[in-house]
Amino acid sequence: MSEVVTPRPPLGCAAVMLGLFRAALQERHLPVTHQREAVAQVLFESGGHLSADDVAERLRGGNGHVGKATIYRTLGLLVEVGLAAEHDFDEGFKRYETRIGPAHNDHLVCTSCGEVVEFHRDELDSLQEQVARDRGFHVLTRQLKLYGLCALCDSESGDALRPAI
Amino acid sequence: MSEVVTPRPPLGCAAVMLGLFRAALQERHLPVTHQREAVAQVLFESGGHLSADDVAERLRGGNGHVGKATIYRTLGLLVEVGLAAEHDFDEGFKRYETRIGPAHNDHLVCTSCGEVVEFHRDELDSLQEQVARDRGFHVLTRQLKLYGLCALCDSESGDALRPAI
DNA sequence: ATCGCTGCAAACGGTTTGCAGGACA
DNA sequence: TGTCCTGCAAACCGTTTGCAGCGAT
Repeated sequence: MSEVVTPRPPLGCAAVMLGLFRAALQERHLPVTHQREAVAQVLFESGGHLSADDVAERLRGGNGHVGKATIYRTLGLLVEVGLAAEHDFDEGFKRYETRIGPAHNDHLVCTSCGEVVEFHRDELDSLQEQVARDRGFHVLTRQLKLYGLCALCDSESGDALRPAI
Repeated sequence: MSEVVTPRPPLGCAAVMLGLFRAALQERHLPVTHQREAVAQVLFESGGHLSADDVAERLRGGNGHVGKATIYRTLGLLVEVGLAAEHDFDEGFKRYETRIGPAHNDHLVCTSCGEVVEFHRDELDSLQEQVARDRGFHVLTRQLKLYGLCALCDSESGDALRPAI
């Protein structure tokens, strides 16, 4: 059985990712600006699934101000160079996460508290291949979302009458 | 191996679904209006994944005019009573499909021509249960999307040099 | 010095909402 | 007859874009 890929990037990872971002920019002859570094750093240090507003809010608290347009532009840039992934959890807006190595496509989403947990099962990969072969489909990427209640919200909602004996 | 659930509802199905919709409205003491019937009929007869605009367009051609607000309200109503399902294929808008029996959650989406095909594999259900059990998650619904190229678009994009011998 | 970025604000597009008038039960 | 719907248009909200000025290389 496979295990969580990266619930949280290891310590020091943010710095490494920032370096990769700078390199990617230089490789494309794009300026390495303070704003781009600030946005990338916030995302890399969070280790979670941030919305553009989340990024804006975290920037307001300390690291200086960055316009929302620039935040969107930088997040798009991060996705483009492969250092971030975009997710849509049906909340009416997109979320972004640091992307390390292969894509993280499979998520558990708590519809009560909004928690998002990644998971991976090798069976899914082979299942995907089988379906693609059967249908003559050339699969490029996948998104699997299991919506429901996390253990905490589930116990809060239903177990009020059933204290753990 | 499991097979497609409903690539297209059987003939006469639209009429049955319309009856179910009328019954659901009456049960809730909600008026059965021409507009609601028109929107529901368009969706039921299409058998596909329609956007609100698609519905509006098909209504313009023949069945009389229905305001966009009413279309959105009726589609929401259909979802609420369980006769339609809402899908988001990352196109910037939602699509709706007739829902018969258990939910259709697993789709192949062609990013070139937009074709959407449903599929179902029993293995996915058991896999979902396993993940939920492992994580203490109470899964309520799931969405699996395999994005890529359908057989036709795939052959058009890459096989220009390899004619079928 | 040059090119491209940044910030602001306005535009955009799908969806929702407020309200006056009309239709179902 | 009363309640709820309908249509229009405006509001909404996340995201994108145009443009004048600034900053990185």
